[in-house]
Amino acid sequence: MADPRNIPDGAPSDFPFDLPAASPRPGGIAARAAALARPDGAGHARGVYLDGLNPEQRAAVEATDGPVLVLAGAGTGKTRVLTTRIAHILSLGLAWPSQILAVTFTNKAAREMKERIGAMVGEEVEGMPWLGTFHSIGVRMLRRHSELVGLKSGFTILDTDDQIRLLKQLLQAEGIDEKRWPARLLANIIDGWKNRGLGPQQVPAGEGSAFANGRGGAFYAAYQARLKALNAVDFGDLLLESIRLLRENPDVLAEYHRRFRYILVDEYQDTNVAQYLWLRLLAAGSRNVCCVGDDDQSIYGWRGAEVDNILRFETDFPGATVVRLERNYRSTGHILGAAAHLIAHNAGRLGKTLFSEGESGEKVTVTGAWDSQEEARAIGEEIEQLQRQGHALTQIAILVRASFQMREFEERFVTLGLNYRVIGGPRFYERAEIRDALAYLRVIASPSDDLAFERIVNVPKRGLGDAALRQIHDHARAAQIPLIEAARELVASEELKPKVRLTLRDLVASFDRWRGQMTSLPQNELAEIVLDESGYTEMWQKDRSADAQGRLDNLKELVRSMEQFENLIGFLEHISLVMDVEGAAGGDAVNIMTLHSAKGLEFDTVFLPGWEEGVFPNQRALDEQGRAGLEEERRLAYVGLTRARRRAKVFFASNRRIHGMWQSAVPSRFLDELSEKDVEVTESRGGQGWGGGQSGRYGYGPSRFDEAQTFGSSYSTPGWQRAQNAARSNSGGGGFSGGSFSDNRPSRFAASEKARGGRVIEGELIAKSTGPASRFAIGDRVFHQKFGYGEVASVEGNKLTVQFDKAGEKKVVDSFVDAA
DNA sequence: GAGAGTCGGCTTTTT
DNA sequence: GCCGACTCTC
Repeated sequence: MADPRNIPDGAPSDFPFDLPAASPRPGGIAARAAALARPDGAGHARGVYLDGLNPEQRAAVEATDGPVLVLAGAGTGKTRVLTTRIAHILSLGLAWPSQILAVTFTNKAAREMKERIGAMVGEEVEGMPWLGTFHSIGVRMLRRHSELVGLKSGFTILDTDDQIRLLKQLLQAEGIDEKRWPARLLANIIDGWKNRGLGPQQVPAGEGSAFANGRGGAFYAAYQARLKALNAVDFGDLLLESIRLLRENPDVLAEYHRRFRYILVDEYQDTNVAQYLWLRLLAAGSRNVCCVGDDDQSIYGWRGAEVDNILRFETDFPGATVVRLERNYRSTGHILGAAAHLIAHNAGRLGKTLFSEGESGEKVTVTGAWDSQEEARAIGEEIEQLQRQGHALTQIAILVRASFQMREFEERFVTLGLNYRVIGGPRFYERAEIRDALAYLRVIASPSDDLAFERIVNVPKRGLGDAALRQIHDHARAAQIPLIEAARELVASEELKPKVRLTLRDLVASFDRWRGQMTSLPQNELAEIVLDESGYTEMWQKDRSADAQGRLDNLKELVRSMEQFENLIGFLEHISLVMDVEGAAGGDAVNIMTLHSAKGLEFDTVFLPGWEEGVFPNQRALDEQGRAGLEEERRLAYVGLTRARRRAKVFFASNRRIHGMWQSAVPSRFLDELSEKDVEVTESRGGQGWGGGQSGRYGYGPSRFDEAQTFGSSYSTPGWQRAQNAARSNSGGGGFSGGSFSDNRPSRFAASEKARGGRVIEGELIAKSTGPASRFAIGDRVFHQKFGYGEVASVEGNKLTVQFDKAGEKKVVDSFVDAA
């Protein structure tokens, strides 16, 4: 092959793409990369970017021909390999920047990759138009060839919220009971099919009947038809329709084959079937596909990721080079040892053993606490101590399995006055006020966006309720026009009530006016005018609820963030794909986040609370996914441990409040899967030790919690507090101590019988004997205004469980019933 | 159409 | 125990 770059970008006949400025301008990325390769190039020796790579990394970078799988363990320099590989390809002149397809999962990863490549070869990275997320690249393809998949250019991208509202309408139209068959469930099922690359026609018959008595498949088809009618796609379609585009149009596929000389995929273990199919189609061209990933860090199976994709790579791409990166640059020896021992309990992995050349460092600590409050207290104290020793709070993270665990820490840190930052949670663009504001803008930008129109037609309340909306809907359906056009026609007619007619006339006129200003005003000024004139801002100003001010601030932030875009359309396109907003850096603060959102991050000190059966591994994962679920939970534990550079500190509590109920818990089996030589069992600094779990035996299974001790809601009564104080003061007797190592129970974290018995019984007795005594006793006949006559089945404080003659068993507060 | 009251659900999360 | 969705009433 001659110079592979002999098809210059922008050559009109060969590449019918609207190519960005990627031709070899003097300052372009390719020119800079090429300069790197020349001995005299800007002072760089040839291949200077290769310096400092270890032999495996270098092999992964230099294996440019054919399929390559890089198995990159945690902390082994995965991103560095990816970015260096791109720099290498560019500097050898193997491809232009626009001939490299580089895919990531998140916008954040794409951004980081751009920055790092930019730092390596020069600042200009716009030269890599095909570096992005699966979805953004899918959109790019679909926008170019929209007519080939039955869309008009300028189609809208619906997010989950829109998706569910659309499905709700479909279900309602068919008279489906939404209690039994929620739209959300259908959305999940459809997403599942799309994740697997299945269109409505390809859904296996049996599965299609899973929803609403055999109508799942039909609803899927109807939903897709609705999307087409709205000229819209959902996130799943971005891939599914791209696949269809490539499959049904060999000429288009051939063009992409010629274009993409090199394909790189990040986090390959997280790809789903659809992404895999898409990738295979594209990779069939050059066959130069390089996937980087770690099967041990696959934690997104529940949303369609197929670990199998990475496990099967060598079969899928015959002749693949496999490079293992096992040299860890992040964690100390003990942390790696503990993590490696844990993950070795998983079957079905490709098998890597991380090693480090650094020191072994501190052992991983395992600490038991009496309950989740004490767990938070102990962690708070350790953090304060680290802080006193001069450690930065930003280098400390608390990684939880589920977000309900966060609150305990937040409360504790507020009392301590310790700065913290919760990462994750509801994102900026998901907030109601932001979505409302965006809906206004969407209607302005594309009048046929019915979902957006519906969202704000009566927000703020302007008297256009259900009845009015139904009229508009009916007319729109009959005339086959968008809602806002239907509204316009109705206003011109005599159909509406006078008051409704006036309001609707004003609203339609407002939209016309705003649309007229779209070209003359910058989009942020327009947004401000729209929010003002529509009464939306005023609605929140009048609102006296606590978060109203926060919402107004968010709206301001939204308007401010619009400045940096070229126009309204550009802004809307951006936010439909990039639902995150640059996180405010904030000062020195402890990071609190879920294990899932911690993937890819690292901290000096990592606290891992809540290692209890049922919480972690999560009970539902076990119930629903069985062994596969357990293994994914274990990978999650592995991810958690390997986030730590110097200190990993695991905690478990014997009692935890879940859904408002106190439940005693068994220490997680994962604790016993940590290698003993790397672990140190410490006592909680709170001092009261822990009460232990049920049996200390490994009879794990779904029934484990059936006999779990549960306490009533009287936990905060003086009696309960006395019980806790009592527990605190006699920690010597029942507390956890190294002593339980010497008994020959299967688990070294199992409770001593003594500790367990004393605590639990005490708590139970006190909990039952306190609280406001009810006027009623078991067996009493009572009367309730709503439920009628019944018999008291149980009494918990002032709460009664009553077996009503007609209404069945209900829980009621005793002030609502009278003696019969 | 607003406000109060009731009921059910409740892992992880990106695009 | 808390939150959101829905219903009921005025």
